[in-house]
Amino acid sequence: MTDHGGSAIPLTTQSLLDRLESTILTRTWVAGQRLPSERQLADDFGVSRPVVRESLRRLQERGLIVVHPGRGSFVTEINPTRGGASAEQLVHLGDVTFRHLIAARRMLESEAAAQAADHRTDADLVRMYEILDALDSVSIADNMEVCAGLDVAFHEAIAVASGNPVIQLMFGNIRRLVVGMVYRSMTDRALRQHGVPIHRHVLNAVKDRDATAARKAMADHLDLAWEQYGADLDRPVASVLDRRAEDLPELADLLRRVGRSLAEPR
Amino acid sequence: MTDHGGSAIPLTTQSLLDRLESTILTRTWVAGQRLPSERQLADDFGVSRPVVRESLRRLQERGLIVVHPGRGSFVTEINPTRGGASAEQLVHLGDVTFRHLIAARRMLESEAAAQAADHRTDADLVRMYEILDALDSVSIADNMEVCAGLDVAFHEAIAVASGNPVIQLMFGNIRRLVVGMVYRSMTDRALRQHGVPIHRHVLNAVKDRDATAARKAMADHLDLAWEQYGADLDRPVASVLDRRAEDLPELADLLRRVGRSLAEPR
DNA sequence: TGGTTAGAGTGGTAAGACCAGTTAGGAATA
DNA sequence: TATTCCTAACTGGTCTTACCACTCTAACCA
Repeated sequence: MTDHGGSAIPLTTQSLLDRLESTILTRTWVAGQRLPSERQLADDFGVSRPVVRESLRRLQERGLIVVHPGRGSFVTEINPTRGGASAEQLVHLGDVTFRHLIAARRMLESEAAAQAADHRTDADLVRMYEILDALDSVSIADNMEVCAGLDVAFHEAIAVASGNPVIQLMFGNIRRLVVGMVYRSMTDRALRQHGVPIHRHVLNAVKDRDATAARKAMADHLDLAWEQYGADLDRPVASVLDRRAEDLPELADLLRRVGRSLAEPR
Repeated sequence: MTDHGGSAIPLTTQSLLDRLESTILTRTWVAGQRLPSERQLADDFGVSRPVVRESLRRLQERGLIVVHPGRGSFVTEINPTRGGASAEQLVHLGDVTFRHLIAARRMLESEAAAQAADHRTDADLVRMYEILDALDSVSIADNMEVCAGLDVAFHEAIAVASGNPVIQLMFGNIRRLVVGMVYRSMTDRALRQHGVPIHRHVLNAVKDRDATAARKAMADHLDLAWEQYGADLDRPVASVLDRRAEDLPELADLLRRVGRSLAEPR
């Protein structure tokens, strides 16, 4: 009853947060259910109450729980359209398939490419060329992480070049899903050979300020994935979400050399 | 130097969070800048260190700061495409215009309508009819809040009916902006008279499982706004929302989260 | 029976202490 | 003088104890 997915004697604060979030996302604690009290959680996990409280604050901020003074903390229902939900939460629930993701990306990124053709600056253009040049110069077999990171960076650059903050926001909110999908695509020879060149088609259209061509090129790019994914189309995205390209120091270094620096205080 | 937008003698923990967030969102503290230490903040604001720490955890969760043990907390650069950014943050920065929002909504909701036509369930249909019937039965002059809420609810129902969690996620992430825009549209007689009936066109197409017609009807709906907004098209969403802050509770809530209506008591 | 109330439980806050990692400046060195 | 090294003063991370306001429940009394 009081077993929260793992026995006692844990360690850090981060692991506590992960445990609690996992317990909620796996529906071990269902919506509306009351969490154990802060004192009880502290006791169960062998940490102090302030640590528990800080973890609860983060869960609260993620929209996973609501806290009522004097009563307790309660699991909230995860509702994608009510705001606050993150892509990770949806993926963990297992409802997101590649079919869903590709359809959404096709919509979003085709529009982004079209708007980029209209609004791109010369600086946008330079950066995109640098990314694609870097992508050509790196062997996929040698360093798949870097390749995937550059691929995502190109799509991100398109979103930035659109000049539309709402488009950029939407891309940012599914960014981790895109990273996962790019990893999946990298392992597919046909997708690599035919997909990567289309990047150039998109970029050329953006350079020429041809919105129609840019939209079509980006749509082609994602239609290719649609055709090649086969049985994976209806597979949950969760299976490939683990990888996190942003955490790679080498990629961060490469991207910094490529242009804009990743805002790192130092 | 140590003046954080307000002198000492504050009050609750929520107000501390609001103050800190506001100080960051107004760029009083710029990206990369180091925040005062936890002990210093506790001293400045007259609260205890745990309160400061919990506030910092929430800022961290919102992606506004990064924390380095032994060094301090640092303001992060708000980057829409890097994930974690919220619509409120973007609006507060003043970069989002109705032109941006309408373009994004046209893209998103046209696709949502098309997918809804393909994937809607009978339950979806019932709910959408109920919403539109309720909308017809309520006088706009009497209760604008309810009307606006129902309007948003219809668009939300379309997103839900699409059956695509990624689409739903995107809608949820711009939901508050949609609410603001609907309020703006409610005050426009031409928009009301011609816009509301188009809801029926969308719903009929969804009912008939005609994806093409549904996409077009939704696009028409938003194109109408595009044509009618006039000079407001290139006005920041935040500024237009400001005017009606007093009489609209839900909007006031949005603005409060954004930190605008915080009448700074000395 | 029905209303009141006391107590236990909950989250909210405060204060003080210790730890581990970081940083900067002074002392010792070459 | 220039360099290296080390200490002391930070920083955030954690623990402990204590008290407050609020909520709920159950025993109590009228």
